[in-house]
Amino acid sequence: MDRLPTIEDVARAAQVSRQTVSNVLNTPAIVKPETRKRVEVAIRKLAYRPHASARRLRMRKSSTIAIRLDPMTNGISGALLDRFLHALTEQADARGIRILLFTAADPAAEIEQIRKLRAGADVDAFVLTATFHGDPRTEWLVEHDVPFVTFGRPWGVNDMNNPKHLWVDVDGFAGMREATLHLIDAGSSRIGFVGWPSLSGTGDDRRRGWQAAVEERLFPGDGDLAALNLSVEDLLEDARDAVVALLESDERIDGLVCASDTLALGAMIAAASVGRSDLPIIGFDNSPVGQAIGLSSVDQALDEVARGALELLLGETGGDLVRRDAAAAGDTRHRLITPHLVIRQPLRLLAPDAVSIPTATKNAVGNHRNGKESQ
Amino acid sequence: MDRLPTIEDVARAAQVSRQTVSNVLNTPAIVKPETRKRVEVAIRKLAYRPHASARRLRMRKSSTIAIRLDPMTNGISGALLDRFLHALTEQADARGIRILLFTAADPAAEIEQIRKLRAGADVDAFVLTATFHGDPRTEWLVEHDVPFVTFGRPWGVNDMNNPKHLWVDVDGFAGMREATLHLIDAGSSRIGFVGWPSLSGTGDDRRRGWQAAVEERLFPGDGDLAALNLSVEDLLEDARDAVVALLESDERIDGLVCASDTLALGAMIAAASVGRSDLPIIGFDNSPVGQAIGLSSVDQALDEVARGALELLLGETGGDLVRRDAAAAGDTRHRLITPHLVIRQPLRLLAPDAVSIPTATKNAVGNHRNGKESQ
DNA sequence: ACTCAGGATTTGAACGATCAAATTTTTGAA
DNA sequence: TTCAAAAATTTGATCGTTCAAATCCTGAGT
Repeated sequence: MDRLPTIEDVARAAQVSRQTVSNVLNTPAIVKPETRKRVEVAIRKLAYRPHASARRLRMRKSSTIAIRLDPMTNGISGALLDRFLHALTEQADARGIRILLFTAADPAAEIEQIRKLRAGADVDAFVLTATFHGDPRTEWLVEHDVPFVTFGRPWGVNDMNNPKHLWVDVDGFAGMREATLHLIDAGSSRIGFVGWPSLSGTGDDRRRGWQAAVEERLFPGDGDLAALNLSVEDLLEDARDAVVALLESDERIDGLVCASDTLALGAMIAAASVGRSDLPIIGFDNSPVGQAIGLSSVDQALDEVARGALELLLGETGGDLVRRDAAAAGDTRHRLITPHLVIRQPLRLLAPDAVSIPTATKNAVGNHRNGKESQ
Repeated sequence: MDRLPTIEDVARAAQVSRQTVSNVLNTPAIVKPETRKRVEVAIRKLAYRPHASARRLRMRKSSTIAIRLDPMTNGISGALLDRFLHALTEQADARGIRILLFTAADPAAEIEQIRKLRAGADVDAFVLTATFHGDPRTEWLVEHDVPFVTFGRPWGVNDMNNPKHLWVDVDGFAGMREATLHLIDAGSSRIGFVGWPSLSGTGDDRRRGWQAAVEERLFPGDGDLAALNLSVEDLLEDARDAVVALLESDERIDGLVCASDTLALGAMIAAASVGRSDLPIIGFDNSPVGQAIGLSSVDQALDEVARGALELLLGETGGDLVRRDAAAAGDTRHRLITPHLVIRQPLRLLAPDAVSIPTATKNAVGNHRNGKESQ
């Protein structure tokens, strides 16, 4: 046999009709156990699997979700999408859903790609990442009634309550607050925050988490919060320079929390270069680089994000049916995932007054492969 | 109209038959220009796109290539697959091919996944990454006559000439040799190599590149090569410790080339910690982290790798037909891509005897966004 | 005017599955 | 034993496209 076996081949082999074979596969309950057995044997013997395209054509759904592969590798946290993709693919596989990739240089191109994929009935739904304020993509999708979910909440006030806009996001506020509280519990009493210019909703959210923890436990004086609050682009150098300046201007600082691992790494370098290698620093993203270098960080729990996204799109039960009407999608239209703090023993970039690393220090260095989570 | 337009709708709108519309799309040459115009207008007006599943069913091919998303984020170079995936998706899109993802914990599970995808006629061909010696996957694929291409050459001698095994790889030898020659041209005369234990073909290949350059230009003495040749796991810490030891035991070392950016970063830290921040170091992979930190590195030219992979699978012309018989796939069964050295101004981890970074140094720090390639 | 080649277009069948309805078999109670 | 209801199975139609063959034009040659 030079072609793949069809349902007809199985039917012949099991002495039943097409439909019975189909039933064994889709609604086994309604077929007599005896015949079912026979069919199952035939299926195994022929190594039969239903032809995906044929099934999709008949069912009028593709059981495929598309996601855009971000063109920019966001510096150090670049692997974020990578890990999310992995989690998404795994979760989707468990539900019999496939993940399809596409690329686009800008939002307009992405919309065009979505239109094409959609018109070709290639995919049922889309997962969008890196949403931003006034995102034209979500607008278009809602307008054209295309099922989608975003990783990242809509920051516009209007969109927030649009029942057609499903979203999953990580609770940056909670994550940063936990990180800050951890430092306070460990003895820090003057903690700085390194974040981004307040254009991004994500950055502001994380900043507020730091601020909340500081206010509820450290009772900062007038102007303290402003003095401890840095805003720089997500670049290693910028963070390093800003943190060097901060540490030199304020000797009492005994802890730093950062809006990203990139910033945190910059901060580590800065701390080391002003002789403060001991300064506790916590980042955000739990990036591979952070892991390699022993950086404590807030982990985004991407598998939970992925699961949440699929649940919103497909329903809790995991059926392979995409629900068009948001009303059927369960109670909520969104998920806010609480991230978890991962504490690590930092790898000292260098001991300030030792030319080589003393054995004692060396042994104290934690292995990045068993960073344990707090709480 | 609540359903997507079909070819029949277009036919009606253009006053022609199904088949004529089909011809306009697939073999426009055989349809009279006048009618063609009319059909094209109708297509545009209805925003029609052929139903992908229907077409695939009829054509008996899926125009889809699957690739496994690697479960392990390989430390710092993790984004490698990420970038390859992006390049692959872009190249595939240009040829009307879709990229499908799947995951698997181990080779056996991967084979099972491939079997399923294949049996469901879901995909036409596979791209394999991270091949290794005696890889059971390639064996299985060859055995079952499934079209595939590997990113990574087959290291077994037998497989090397198997005409069914198409592969693309990066010429690690050439890359490492170029990096070493670059250091020599810049004045280095005693260059160490930091690589992996010689189990991996890839690592050995890169090591030989260093060795070749050193032998042809620096005429090393007896035992020199062995003394300058480090082998450690691909871990920051291991690399750091090994390099610290090397630098302390041999003061004359004035350059390092490394088999990965992870190792190179470890080496940078080591160099800084023994007061040799100035030591020129070149890595391999051109990872985002390396970019952020100003690490010179050998770039794998992943878009060329992706293009090569698709060319081998689909033929140069870019038609959307997967050729089963390797004989038709052109002259060669493989591509060896020459990587390019990217030189950057390193970000000083810290100036050994300055507690803060002097302005002069600061200005000399290169911006990672415009690293320029050599040659 | 008539034929014939050739191009242009249309029609019927198929791809492999599921749905809806029809048919056959089994069950259970009168 | 009989018959209706329920369960199990089968048959015909359909999803939207392309292939293969049939049909319809068009214009040149006699």
